[in-house]
Amino acid sequence: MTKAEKRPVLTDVALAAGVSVATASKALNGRNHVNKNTRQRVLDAAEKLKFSPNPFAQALNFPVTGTIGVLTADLSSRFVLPILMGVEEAFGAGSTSVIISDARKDLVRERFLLQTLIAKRVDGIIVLGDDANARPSLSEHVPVPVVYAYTPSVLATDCSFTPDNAMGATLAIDHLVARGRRKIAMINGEPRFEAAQERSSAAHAALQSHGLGFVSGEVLYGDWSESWGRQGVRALLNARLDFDGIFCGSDQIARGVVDALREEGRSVPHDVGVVGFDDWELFSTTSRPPLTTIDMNLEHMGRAVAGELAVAIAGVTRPGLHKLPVRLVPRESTAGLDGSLANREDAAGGPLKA
Amino acid sequence: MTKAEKRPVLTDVALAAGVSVATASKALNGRNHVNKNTRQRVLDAAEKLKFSPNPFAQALNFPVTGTIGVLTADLSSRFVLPILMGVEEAFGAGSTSVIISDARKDLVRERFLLQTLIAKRVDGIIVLGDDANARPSLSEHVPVPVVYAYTPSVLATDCSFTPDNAMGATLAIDHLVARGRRKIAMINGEPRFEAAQERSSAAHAALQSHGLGFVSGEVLYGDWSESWGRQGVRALLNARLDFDGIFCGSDQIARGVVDALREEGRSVPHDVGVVGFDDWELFSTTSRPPLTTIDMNLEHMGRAVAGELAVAIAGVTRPGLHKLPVRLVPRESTAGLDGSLANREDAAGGPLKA
DNA sequence: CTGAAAGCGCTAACAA
DNA sequence: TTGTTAGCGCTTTCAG
Repeated sequence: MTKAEKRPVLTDVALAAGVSVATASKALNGRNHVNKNTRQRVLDAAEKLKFSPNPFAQALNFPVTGTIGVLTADLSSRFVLPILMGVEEAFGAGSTSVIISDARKDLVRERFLLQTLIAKRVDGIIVLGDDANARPSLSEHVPVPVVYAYTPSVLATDCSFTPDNAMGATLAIDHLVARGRRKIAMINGEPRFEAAQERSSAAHAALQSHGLGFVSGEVLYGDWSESWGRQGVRALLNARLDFDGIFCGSDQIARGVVDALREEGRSVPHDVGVVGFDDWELFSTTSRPPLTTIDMNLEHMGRAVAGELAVAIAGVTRPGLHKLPVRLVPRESTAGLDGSLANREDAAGGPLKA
Repeated sequence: MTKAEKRPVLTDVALAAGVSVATASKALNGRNHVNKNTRQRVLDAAEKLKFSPNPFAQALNFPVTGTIGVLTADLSSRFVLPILMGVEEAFGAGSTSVIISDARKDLVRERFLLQTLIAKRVDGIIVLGDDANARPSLSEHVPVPVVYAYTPSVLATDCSFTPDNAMGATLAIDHLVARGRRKIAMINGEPRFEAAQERSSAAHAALQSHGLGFVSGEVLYGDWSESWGRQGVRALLNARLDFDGIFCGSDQIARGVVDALREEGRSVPHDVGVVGFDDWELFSTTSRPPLTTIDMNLEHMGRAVAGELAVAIAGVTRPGLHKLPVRLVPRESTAGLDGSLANREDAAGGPLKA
């Protein structure tokens, strides 16, 4: 690494262009009242010197600093990362810096990091959770706009974004029914998660709208694991239930489900159609067969949240819980008996991914 | 969110404490030559006003800015995230901000983001890759220290950190041999990855040191997928090879391997001991049985890299390729025939994780 | 259209 | 031990 020879400052540019710093500043910032030629001379000089303005000096003159903070509950979470990527994409390439701080599920640490972000004068904060259960608001303690992503704030006056779980469940059930399945069960994750509850109720409602109910009478709850997916299938089998479709609370569960079905000699999709949730490609595309599933569009959510924060920083707040649409990604686990994949209408506007 | 009422500045604190700004500054920064009582008065005032210094004003007076940039090749990579977490842990809680920019595997974008980071006056940059293949150096174009993580720079004069793949392979083979396996095969990933090559050669060397060789004569290469793991097992079986141990290039491959072995009626670990690589818990702990594997300690690498960058910023550069030790995590896939897990010596100092 | 001068919030000489 | 003063690099009145 080359030792930092002092960087050119505005004075150097002005000197090189033969104007005052004031004029140089105006020229560089596209202010009016600068002669076209003068401006060009300044621009050339800046170019030649590879001048770039010191953002700290600029920040000193403006109310906004050009940095935003992302406070994550758990950076390692499968849901956090895609959202972070969307945020980064929306901000990172521009003039806004994204500072990350990871609370590692520690509320004390979260408070501390929040204070640190504030001390660093971020213009706004994105609070990024890893489950759908509403969380305490932080906004009281914060002098800048806050937007909550994935995990909403309990306060309706805060601005939160979550995926539309109900829509996902409805899409899943409608898809199974459209594929001719009538005897449908649901193997869900942990009931203490609101996401699980929302998916259950919406699935139930969707079934009813088709004049159907769960073959098992009620939703099976377990944890979010493959292992539970396998157990769930065995439970259905042991109960001697006749079923031809299973909607799973997550792709991990779904993978366990298709593995168990295969091991028990049931063909997917021939005997049983399976729909997952999350479109976690690690599972959805490597499963045998690949999984039809619900894509929550998390990266898009990241961009939406970033946009909303930008708007909020500009002074326009749009409080409330914003549920973002999800889409169904059809794959082989619900293919028609002729092996055809689901048709376009099912895809809810999205292209096939795998 | 509460509208930002103007924040207190040093002048306010000074005023409240009845001293000059200079004294207030000294008191707050723990400089000498300040009366104990005076200092306390200032501290109290600052506390009461909830004063926190404007970091931009501070940065203007110092050569360092208190921000570092992390330039990732691909934020969504399984290897990048743990390292990033280590970096964040090392820096985030302190006074240094971590700005992330994700190049998304695009070299043009990488160059652009690099310029952006420089324009933002970061004190140093961590270049975070997602494979072990040496990459072009960026350091030429950068006026601040750069440390490369996971993916090393081609330049020996740069400072790079990678996991010690050879050590991992050696641990794996030694472990299999210690567990009584003598007929060992290796199912590796894509040969174009240096990580794959290093693991192969070290495994070969380790076998030789025990007077052994690969039962298959040579290493089997494929991609890094479960599906290839299954194929690899079938290839060994079709070749009617007698084997009792398999070292896999990744946990994903290993998972495919144990699945295929089970489906073919071979017991793991009874008939065949299997060792993976990566300790990607998503696979290593949910596999049936759970996988003995090599943990690359990526989060620790993140901390090490962060520390090294801090040192470099302070002016001490330690160029070269630093290979960080890895460790073996024993689980059931290589358990003794009595079901016992591997003993402590095998664990290379680390506790069991799952 | 251009430039001199003031000031953003803070730190550091230098006096007092 | 304290306060005065002069910047750090930039933007912005306000004269010229």
